[in-house]
Amino acid sequence: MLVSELVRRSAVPLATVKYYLREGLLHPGQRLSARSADYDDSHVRRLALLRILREVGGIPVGRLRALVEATEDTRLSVHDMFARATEALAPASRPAGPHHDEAARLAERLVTETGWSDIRPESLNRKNLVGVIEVLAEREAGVDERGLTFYAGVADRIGQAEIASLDKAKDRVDLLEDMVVGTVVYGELLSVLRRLAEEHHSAQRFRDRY
Amino acid sequence: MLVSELVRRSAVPLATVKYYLREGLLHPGQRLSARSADYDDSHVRRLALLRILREVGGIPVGRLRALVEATEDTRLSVHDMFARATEALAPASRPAGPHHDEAARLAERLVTETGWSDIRPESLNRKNLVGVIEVLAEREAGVDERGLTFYAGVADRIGQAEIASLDKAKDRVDLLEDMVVGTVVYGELLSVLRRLAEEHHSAQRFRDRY
DNA sequence: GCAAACTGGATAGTGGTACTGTCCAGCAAG
DNA sequence: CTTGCTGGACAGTACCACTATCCAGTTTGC
Repeated sequence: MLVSELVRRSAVPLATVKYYLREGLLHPGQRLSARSADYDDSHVRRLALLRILREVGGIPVGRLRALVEATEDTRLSVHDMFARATEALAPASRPAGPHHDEAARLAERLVTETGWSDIRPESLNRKNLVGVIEVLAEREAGVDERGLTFYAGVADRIGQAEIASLDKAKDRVDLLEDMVVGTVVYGELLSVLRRLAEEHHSAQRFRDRY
Repeated sequence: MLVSELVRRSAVPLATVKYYLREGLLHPGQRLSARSADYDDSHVRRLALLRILREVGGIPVGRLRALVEATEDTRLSVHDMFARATEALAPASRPAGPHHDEAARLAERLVTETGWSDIRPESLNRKNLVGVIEVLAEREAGVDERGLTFYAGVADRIGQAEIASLDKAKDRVDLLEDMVVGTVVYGELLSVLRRLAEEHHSAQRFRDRY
């Protein structure tokens, strides 16, 4: 199909398609001549994916490129590919502050206790964990370790269920796509549901208080 | 204290403090003369809060203002104040698409089933729930209702624990601050932990696959 | 056979957000 | 009485994600 068709089927504006092409988020189509190229279903699907990641996940274009590169590097094993993808979905880590060492110790202990033996030492998510715990440490001198354990337990159950739901039989690109969409849209689902739960329970608890 | 002192204690640049003052995120200090004003601890604390919400939560300045207004409207009951705060923390809702009605039905059923009787009908979070379910419906014709129920159950437990941990005895401003910081930083903690769990379990499951 | 529509590609412009910097006149302290 | 700092107004910057325009060269419909 030509661009016009791609634009029609994906409902993404031409200018945006061109932008994504320029940014390497979309392969150039198969050249038909100097002035036209052939795009296929993979482009339509990719575009749908990119729009979800941008609109629901708010993932910046630069990180989408990292994601695309992870998909395309066929030398990577599936779990290396996943690891790269998670990094791309995670926000940039914050600079270390005064409570860094304490936070790093707590994070380390939490990861070990929860049994997460397969997290790479250099994982960005690990750094981000330290960062968040640092913020907590700055506010409430003496971080509630039982609280951390509670969250880690819940997160573990969620992550396990999500990975288990991935269909092993698919090819690597489909697998990665399912994983990425899952992380992003179920992540958003979870936070919306969490806010709803907070709204409900705060009403229950504080209804009688002026 | 004078601005210079406020800047020193909060480590927020003067230009930014002035900007927040202009935007109504910070009250003007008590006037001492035409050219000086007195700021206090409440300004330092507010600044720390604003920085956390911006840097950890990425909440835009406009929504921070809505949050501040909720704190300051003393006519509001505590739970109305909370409801307003949650709205400010939630992202803007997406426009309705073709699967809107189906999604709305699913959302409605999910909220009822989970027992969230105290969610206001006009709650923004409710609209956002419909939006996320719509995205799911667009991708996978036939949304997995058991999956939704699983997430709602988990979210309910988290929300309940979070609200329960709020100390009823505090005054309304402190209460709101705890709630807001909790929502934002524990929200971030949860997503970091969830990504870590995914990283671990994906390694477990896909280690052997090239 | 030829004008209108469309193509890929290059490049410039837009709108939004969150600051950041500069300038000013007026106090206040040393 | 000068040096430094103040609140206030306002202009400027940096980044991001598009969006628009222009171009020269096809391709298509008549």
